[in-house]
Amino acid sequence: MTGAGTTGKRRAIQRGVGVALWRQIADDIRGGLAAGTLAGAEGRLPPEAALAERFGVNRHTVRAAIAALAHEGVLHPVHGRGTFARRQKRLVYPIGERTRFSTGLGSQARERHTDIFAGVQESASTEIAKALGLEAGSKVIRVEARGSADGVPVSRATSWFDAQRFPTIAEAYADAGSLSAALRKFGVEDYLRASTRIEARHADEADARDLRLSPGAVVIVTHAINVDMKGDPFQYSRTRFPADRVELVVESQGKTTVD
Amino acid sequence: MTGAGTTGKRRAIQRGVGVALWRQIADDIRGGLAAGTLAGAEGRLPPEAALAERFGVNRHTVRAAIAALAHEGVLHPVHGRGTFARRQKRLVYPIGERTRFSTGLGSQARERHTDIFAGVQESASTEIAKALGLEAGSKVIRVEARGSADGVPVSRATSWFDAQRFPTIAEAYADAGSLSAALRKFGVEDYLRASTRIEARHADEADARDLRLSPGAVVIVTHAINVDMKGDPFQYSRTRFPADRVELVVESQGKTTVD
DNA sequence: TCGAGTTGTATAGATCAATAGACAATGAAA
DNA sequence: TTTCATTGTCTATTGATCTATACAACTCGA
Repeated sequence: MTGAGTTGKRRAIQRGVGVALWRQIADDIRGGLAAGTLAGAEGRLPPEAALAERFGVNRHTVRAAIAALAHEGVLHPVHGRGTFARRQKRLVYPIGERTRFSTGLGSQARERHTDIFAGVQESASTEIAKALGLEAGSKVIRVEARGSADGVPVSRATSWFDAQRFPTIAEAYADAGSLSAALRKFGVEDYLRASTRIEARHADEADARDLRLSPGAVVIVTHAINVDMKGDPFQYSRTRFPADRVELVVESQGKTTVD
Repeated sequence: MTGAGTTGKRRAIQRGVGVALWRQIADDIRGGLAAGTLAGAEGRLPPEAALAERFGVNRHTVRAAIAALAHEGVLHPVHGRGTFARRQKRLVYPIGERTRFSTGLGSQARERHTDIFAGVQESASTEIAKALGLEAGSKVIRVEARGSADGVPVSRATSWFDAQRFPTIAEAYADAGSLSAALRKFGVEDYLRASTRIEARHADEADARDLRLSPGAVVIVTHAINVDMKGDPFQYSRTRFPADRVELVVESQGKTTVD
């Protein structure tokens, strides 16, 4: 490898595949930032002309890509100086028996918080009823939450709880700011993650809105069931993560993290 | 909504986002087939005119999407009769302490096999050396494998083994057809999955080639470490899954599936 | 102050993506 | 056979995307 030029192994952009070049370049730059292979320590991108040459396109095409990422909040170009990146590496989100939302992200971000949108009561769909071990049509409470790190959304969760057992879970969650604390008010001292189903897909309109993504981005979706210490499921949740800001790590205990 | 029409929750294609409408529609149809929400029991798609109306585009645009999927092998249109789908639902790939490649897919597919490409010896990168607990630059064996179900690729794995401990692992794997059997020849009677890191991204050119994907498709990538019963890591592997053919399920043992 | 390096703006032409409408060709059922 | 539903082909038009070239505006260090 001879210095500048190729810098990496990344994908070459492809013509005539139904994805505009500027979007492919935007996705590639975003990925490069997430992987940490682009942009120096000061977070400065190579100049537009260099990027244009690297990707084999006109400078205007690179500019269109940068404009999209700037609108997304990932880059911010400064007239006469250069284009700068906001965050660099992906957050690591651990998954295991002891998975907690609030912990785990630990010290990876400077600032981190969770917005909870008031829960609403609704009738359980068959899928949710089955996951929670309830009769189809039982009343459940749906709680919407969004996690952010350094002001950027990194997760968007929708959770369902049995309305009989946890009638005011949404308020308790919002007050306490943490699910574990809210659950203690209902006598759940501890709990385990029983199963997590993971899929990935393109961001749809809702994802683009909730996670501030541009369409074409990739989201990871997890479907999780938490059980109390008696083994009864009490929470079913679907969480969407932006794939270029977050990665998941599954730790089997007994080996690595013994806790 | 009366019967046919909307069928699902997905939809809403977006204009002016740098992704051609025909590609969004192609991705949506593929996803719909994977989720099983499109196409009736005989695997027949709604007619082009109906799809055009549903997506709010011209029939030619739908035709472009179908042409792409036909080229990909997902659909096959028949003059005068209709357009037919090949496979329907996603495979479920379990992940946990007892994760094995060969098992788990079980009876989900009619036919299933693994191609193993002869392993090559190479020097460990720092990442691989660290994962295997070796000195950087140690000799390791790289084994490439591809899993298929019903003739369609569903996984593409690259694994590394310590060359000292497993000098002929590639041949043993290829002969036995199963990793567990190959490992027994080297005295590894049993092993556990210690950790699995999961990320998702767009398919690159290599993915498109290896997994027969069209660009714009989504792949899930796992980075896994297997340890023997003494807790020593002996295998590091990266596996790529096409996200519309496979989903992952993490089962914490002790709760749901006990073995 | 000057010049090199950078991002911002403008204009024009070429190619791709999407629409519109019309009709041909095939398969299946009345 | 006739009719209908379906996929296949053709032509023309509009707008989005990409290229090419030029120059303006801004920052920073010599």
